Amino acid sequence: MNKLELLLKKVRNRNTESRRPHLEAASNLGSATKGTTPRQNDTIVRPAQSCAEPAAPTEMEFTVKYITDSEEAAAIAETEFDSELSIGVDIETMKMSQYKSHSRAGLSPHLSRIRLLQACQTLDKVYVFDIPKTGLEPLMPILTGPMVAHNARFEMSHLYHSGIEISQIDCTMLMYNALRGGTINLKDLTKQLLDLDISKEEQASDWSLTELSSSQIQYAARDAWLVFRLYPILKSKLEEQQKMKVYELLREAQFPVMKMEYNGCHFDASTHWLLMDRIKEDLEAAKIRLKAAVGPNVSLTSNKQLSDHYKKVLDPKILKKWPRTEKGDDLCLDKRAVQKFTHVEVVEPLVRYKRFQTLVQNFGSKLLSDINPVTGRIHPEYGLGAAKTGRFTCSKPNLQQIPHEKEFRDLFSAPNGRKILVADYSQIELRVLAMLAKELTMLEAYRNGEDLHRLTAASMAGIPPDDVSGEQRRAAKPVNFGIIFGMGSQGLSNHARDKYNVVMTPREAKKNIQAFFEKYPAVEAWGNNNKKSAAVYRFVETKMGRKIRVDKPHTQSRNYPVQGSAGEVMLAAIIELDREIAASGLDIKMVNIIHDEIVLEVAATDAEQAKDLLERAMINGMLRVFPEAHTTGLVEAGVGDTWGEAK
DNA sequence: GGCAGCCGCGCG
DNA sequence: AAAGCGCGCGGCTGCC
Repeated sequence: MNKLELLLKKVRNRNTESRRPHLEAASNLGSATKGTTPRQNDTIVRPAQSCAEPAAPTEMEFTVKYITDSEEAAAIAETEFDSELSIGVDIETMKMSQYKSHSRAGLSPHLSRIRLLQACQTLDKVYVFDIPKTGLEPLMPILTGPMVAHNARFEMSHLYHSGIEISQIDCTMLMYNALRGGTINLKDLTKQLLDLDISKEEQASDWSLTELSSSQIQYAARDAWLVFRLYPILKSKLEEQQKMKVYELLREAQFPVMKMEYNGCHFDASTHWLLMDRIKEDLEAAKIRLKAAVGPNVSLTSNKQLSDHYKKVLDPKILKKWPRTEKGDDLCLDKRAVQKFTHVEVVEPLVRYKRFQTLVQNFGSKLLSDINPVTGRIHPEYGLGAAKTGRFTCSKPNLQQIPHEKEFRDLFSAPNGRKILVADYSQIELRVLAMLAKELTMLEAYRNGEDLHRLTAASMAGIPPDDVSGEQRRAAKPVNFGIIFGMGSQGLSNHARDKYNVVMTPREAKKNIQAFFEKYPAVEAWGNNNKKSAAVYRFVETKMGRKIRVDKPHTQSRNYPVQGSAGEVMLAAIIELDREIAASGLDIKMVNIIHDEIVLEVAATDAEQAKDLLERAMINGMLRVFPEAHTTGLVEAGVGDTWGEAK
């Protein structure tokens, strides 16, 4: 036993006596009763006295120890923390001066420096380390032990940038997500669980000041204290409500997701310029034609003005048939409505104009502005489990909505000497539906590696699967997917036309839905059962036990379990993938996740091995969530120099 | 000038 | 009789 272990043991004994966090805090999370009324003096925050003797911990009362000396930091890190008890951690970052005005300064690790690291393991005391002065090395005893933070991926990424890999850390935001879905900030979580009102005013203050104010230091300390206080409350709720499996998926996914954000996507900016020049020419031409049609006084980007204009000039017979917007009585000018009236001369130019306008607006210079000045790459933010169903979200920019056109996806290319590797799950939602509903005919088809669209087409047409034509198979796709959404006949008819270019009258759609349910009766029974139960309990559950609130029982009770469970498969896949990458020693970086698709950037020489590894990881991800899954034809992978090529 | 709701559209 | 799921984001519009 070395010196450090001895010291830790000593501290541990001391800590176990009387310094356990108290767990009696009032909470309305998961409680059947309404929240209690706020007490009068909850908001009192006493100023910290750095040398006061700790009193019995009460609401938000703790001392703050601010450390600027590296030897003192090392001594504290070694002696004052128990390596077996989770430490509440938080960091404050400062903008690097040369990127001060960049919108991501202070947030992106590449544009920031860690200023403070706060650590709390007893309710009476918080340590605040001034990192530029102490360095991070003295804090290794803290950083190698169990930690918890709010939105811990932030801490993870900045420490990673400083050369410290923290692959496991608890996150109070994700704990909340596993219980209730969505995201929550520390202020709201504190209000919900502790019924305390806190101010986040100092969050955006200048953390690069040589002398930080006592208010800044107090603020920083408080967040670590809160996290330490919230953690045991959330943990017991997760255990009580049996949400650990969902939470563990989220927790384990943090490290791979953080690295994906940190790596970013390579982006071919010069090709982007050429592409946009071309599209802008098309847009200008379309603009001239539309202007000629509607006159110079109508703003082409204003649907309100276009609607008013068309109302004035169009034949009343046409106007009567024209669909209206949801609220208000404007003409609906979405793609479907406009395409219905392309035979009208003044309407026709609108289709092309809208398309080019969208491309320029959403995928033009905006995309260039998202290139990180340090890495030259695009680093979006992913919301882990952030969609209501538990799927990923992606923002700043949203790389999950890049247009399909190859020319756009080709912009996401591999740097020299590297390759892009793409794999997606084939029909994952249909497979998940089959397993959740235990629909034996569907499961049998997947077991035999059969084509489910063909099978559905056969029962729709009342013929043997071998006789199904390409046309008939195409018509079956929207039926299969429509079922997942709980579509009605009108909806299916529209969907078939818009997304698959398939003509299906509502009457035919109705027949097709009936044929589907005759062929796969367990799906119908499962759907009805979900609807009934959701109408009573107002929630549904995914395979791993995520509970999701349902507002519209007919559609959502069918769709949420499917979409949510498929999301869990993706989480399991990236966890497995990260493990296998580490074990293989290959040069593989994850660069994008699009719901059922993973994009990697790999060393060219590793591409073929990486492809096998990726397929294996995705299959194992599926098996972690659905051990009973049939995996024939489950994953389709490809290699190329760009995202567009690899697909 | 900031904010929220609406509309519309890209993706799965 | 009704019943198309989940996102992020941009421009417009009306309101404070």
